[in-house]
Parts: sequence; C-alpha cells; structure tokens
Amino acid sequence: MTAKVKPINQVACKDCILSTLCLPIALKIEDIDTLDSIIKRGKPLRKGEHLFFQGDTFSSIYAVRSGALKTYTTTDDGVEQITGFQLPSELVGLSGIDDEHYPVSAQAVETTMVCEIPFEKLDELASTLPELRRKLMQIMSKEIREDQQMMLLLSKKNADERIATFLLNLAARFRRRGFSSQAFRLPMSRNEMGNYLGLAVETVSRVFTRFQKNGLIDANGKEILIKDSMTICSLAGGKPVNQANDSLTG
Amino acid sequence: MTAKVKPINQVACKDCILSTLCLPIALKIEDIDTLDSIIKRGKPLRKGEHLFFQGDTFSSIYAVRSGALKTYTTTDDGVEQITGFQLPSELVGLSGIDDEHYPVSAQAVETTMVCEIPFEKLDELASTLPELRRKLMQIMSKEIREDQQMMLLLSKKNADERIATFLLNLAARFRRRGFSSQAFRLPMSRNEMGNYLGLAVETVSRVFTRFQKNGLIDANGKEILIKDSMTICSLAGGKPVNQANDSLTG
DNA sequence: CGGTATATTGACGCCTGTCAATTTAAGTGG
DNA sequence: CCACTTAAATTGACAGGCGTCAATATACCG
Repeated sequence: MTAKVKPINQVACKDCILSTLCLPIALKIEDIDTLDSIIKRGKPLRKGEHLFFQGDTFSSIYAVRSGALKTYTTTDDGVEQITGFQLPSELVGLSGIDDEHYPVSAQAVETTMVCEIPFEKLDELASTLPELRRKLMQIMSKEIREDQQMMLLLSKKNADERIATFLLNLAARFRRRGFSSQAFRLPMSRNEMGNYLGLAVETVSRVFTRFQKNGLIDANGKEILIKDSMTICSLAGGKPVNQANDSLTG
Repeated sequence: MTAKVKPINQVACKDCILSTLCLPIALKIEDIDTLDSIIKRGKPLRKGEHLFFQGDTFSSIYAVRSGALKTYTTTDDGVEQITGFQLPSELVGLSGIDDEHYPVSAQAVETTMVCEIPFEKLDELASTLPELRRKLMQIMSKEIREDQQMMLLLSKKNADERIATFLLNLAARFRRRGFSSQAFRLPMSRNEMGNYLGLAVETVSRVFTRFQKNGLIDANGKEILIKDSMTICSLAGGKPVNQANDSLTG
C-alpha cells in the first residue's frame, strides 16, 4: 500500500496530519487546543473488535485516525446491513445524537485507531465556537447527502454500476488523504462490500472478474489498480474524470 | 381523510399546532418568538410546483405546514430517485448545508404550505440558543438514521417487505400528528412510491392487490385502511405493535 | 504446514423489471 | 353536470439479472 502519511498515536490535534480533513479545519490555533483537551485517544482496535454496539448508550462520537471502521445495523430477525465504511479523518456515531442509544454497531475492518470525542463536551464547545458548530452541521449534512446517494445506488443501479461507483468513491477518498486514487488496498472483504452494496458476494466476485477481463481494473485480492477510469466513471454515472492531478502526472 | 387539525396560514410559531413537533419544541416561550421573527411564511405551492431545484443556491431550510413534499436527486443521465417525503412539521433542505447548493429538488406532491427559515439567521440564533442548536443536531441525526434504514430496506428487503415498511412508517408519522394510523390517504402516487422504494410501479400495484386479497389492507386508490397490522408489522421486520393507543380504543 | 476463512466459478431458478393492453381516475372545457 | 382528454393504476405475459446452492481454489493465520 502506498502510505505517504502515517498518523501516530497520542499526537495533538494541531500536529495531526489529518487536521485539515477532520473537525479542526475550521478552528483557530487556540481553539484547536481546546478541542484537543476534550479528546481521548483510545488504544488501537484489532480487526473485528467493536467500538460500540447497536443499543449501547450514546456518549461519544469518534474520529478514525488510522485503519478503517464499518458501521452496520441488525434487524430483529438478524439481517445485517452495513451502512458505511469510515476512513481516517472521518467521524462515526453521529446517528446516535438524536437517541439515547447508537442505532448501529461500529466494528474495525482492520487494525484501527480512533479519537474519542465525548459529545457532551463537544456540544458545550460548540456553543462557544461558532466555527465548530457550523463544521459539525456541515459534516452531518454531508452524511445525509451521501446516504441519499446510496439510496440512489441501491434503488436504481445494477451490479456493475454499483461496484464502479464504490471504487470511484473509495478512490476519491484515498486521494483526499494523500494516497493514490489509482492503486489502493480495499480495507474490507468482498462479503462486506457486497453487503454494503446490496449484492451477493458471488456477484461482487463476478463483477471484479469481468472488470479485470475487460481491462477496467487490475485486482489482486484486495489490491486494486484502476486501469480505465474513463469507463468506470461512465459506468458509475458521472462524467469521466481526467487523471491529470493524480500520481501519474501530478 | 380524518383531519383533526388544520394549520392556518400566517399563524405564529407559538400558536401553530405543529409547535410540539417542529423545531420550537425545545424552546422557551420568549425564544420561540425570536425564532418566529426570522421565519417567512410562503404562499401555498400547488401540486407539482417546486420549492427549489437541485443545484439552486442554498439559503434556507423549510418546514412543511400542510400538504406534503418530495425531495429527489437526478443523475447526469436523467435517472431520478426520490429521497424522501416530508409531512407537516418535517424539515427539508438540510442536505444543502454542507454545500453551496441543494443536492436535491423539492416538489409539492399535493397542495402544500411551508415556512421558510433562512439558514444564516437560524445559525445565528443557534449560537445564542443551546436548545435550538441541540434540536437541530438531533433532527439531522435522526435523518441520518432514517436514511440508513432506507439503505437497509433497499438493500435487503423484498417488494412485500418494502411496501409493508413504508405503510407502517407513514402510519406512525400520521399518528404523531393526531391522525388515524389505520385509515389515511397516501399523499403520493404509486409511481412516486415505487420510485422511492426501488420498485417498478407495476410491482407496487401487484403488492397492493395481493395485500388486499389477503385481507392485510383495504386500498381504494390513495385511501388506505390497515386491516391486519400484525401481519404487516411482521412483514416489515419489526415486532407486532398493539393498537391500543390508536383511534379504536384510545 | 495444516486448518479455516475468504474468494472464485458454475448451474439453476425466482423475483421483479419491462413491454403491452386495458381499466380507472383525474383534470378540463363547454 | 357531462363529454372529452390525459394521466394514473391495474393486470398479464415474458425474460433477464442476480440470488442461492454447491464445489473448488486461494489466502490467511496460528
């Protein structure tokens, strides 16, 4: 994996390489220190360990520092639906604010470190820092928007389009974090991908095989190389994106 | 339709019968007046008219006073996905906070009145009213939670389960507003329902016919009577709900 | 290196979308 | 209020995409 940056445990917010992506982006230096003071840095979660379970009392939101999480809901009859994957700098737990309890479980899909942000304190802080309040609302608004795009995907797109959309989405998120958007490692299994995308594992596997056969990607297990992003883009339903600002020519 | 309550145009927030459902629930009397002062009450929208279009500059969120709205996204290739229906007291436009533009269009599915809440002013108000700020975050959190439940529906449920879930969801929302949850009128067309639920109109129609044949509901056009809520509940994937606190015995 | 989880590939069937034809409802003008 | 037009809803026939089941191959891990 092309790791240009590596978050280190216990680093202060203002020194964290994720600071431009995480909450602090909107804060002044001294405010960042205030935010910093309420954040607890937890010990790493190993793959499969849970950060919290559906039904647990809501108390904190979490920011991923390294690794990746998944969140999922379980219905009364045991059906599971993954509702999202969280990469470094992304927040998890926002859906618990309204209720006393988290409506989802959060689990590490690989070794993961998180910052815990007690919501009570964050809320207090938000009352004195307008920038922070705005940023929080923006993050929640963005999540609503993205979830609704998932509704579109699940409701209207076929298997090829779903996988293409998913790969591009991941690619874009990796790029924002300074990684290559053409070559990356999927943090999740085929099973988890299928669950998230509303597809059977077998279908995911078949699409990957076909994409590879048609020269769209090069997939070696979880290692992915995007070879024909034009075609993938058009499959995903967006306009083709030129790759000028990616690692090839950047 | 069993209309127990009827919002009247130009009524102040503190006199609005929706006040316990809408934002003001968390506010003290004098604060409600402050909120009241920033709200613009618009003229009614006729069925089919738009409140805003996808891509329009974001400036306000809106509260539905009467009638119903739908929000939908349109992809580059013209595919439409309805992302939600908004009933009286519900907010629309929250997904636009993060960006400069609304990511969805909002259109009246029947004659509808809305309150316009300029976001700039709401945001200012939120800085001085902690209760308002919390309430806003709760509403957004709830929307995230509900959108993720839709992801579950679209990803894992079959046609019967989707319709059952949808009917129960509507029933619950009607009940909260003082209407019967057993007999109500659907504000949207079969087409819109199908679009929202990821089903073809024909499938929606067939499921309705089958539900009726099996004695689950009585459907006369848009008029719906829930006859066997136990079965519908179990189809929807939830625990059966007793009807004690509904109009039959309440 | 053996045991287990994960991934791949093939065969088959079903749910649901698509196409087409009515039927019914809604909206409009005289 | 009724005839006319148009939209919406229903019903049937058909087929295809994807899920399910099963077998094998590969990767992962202690």
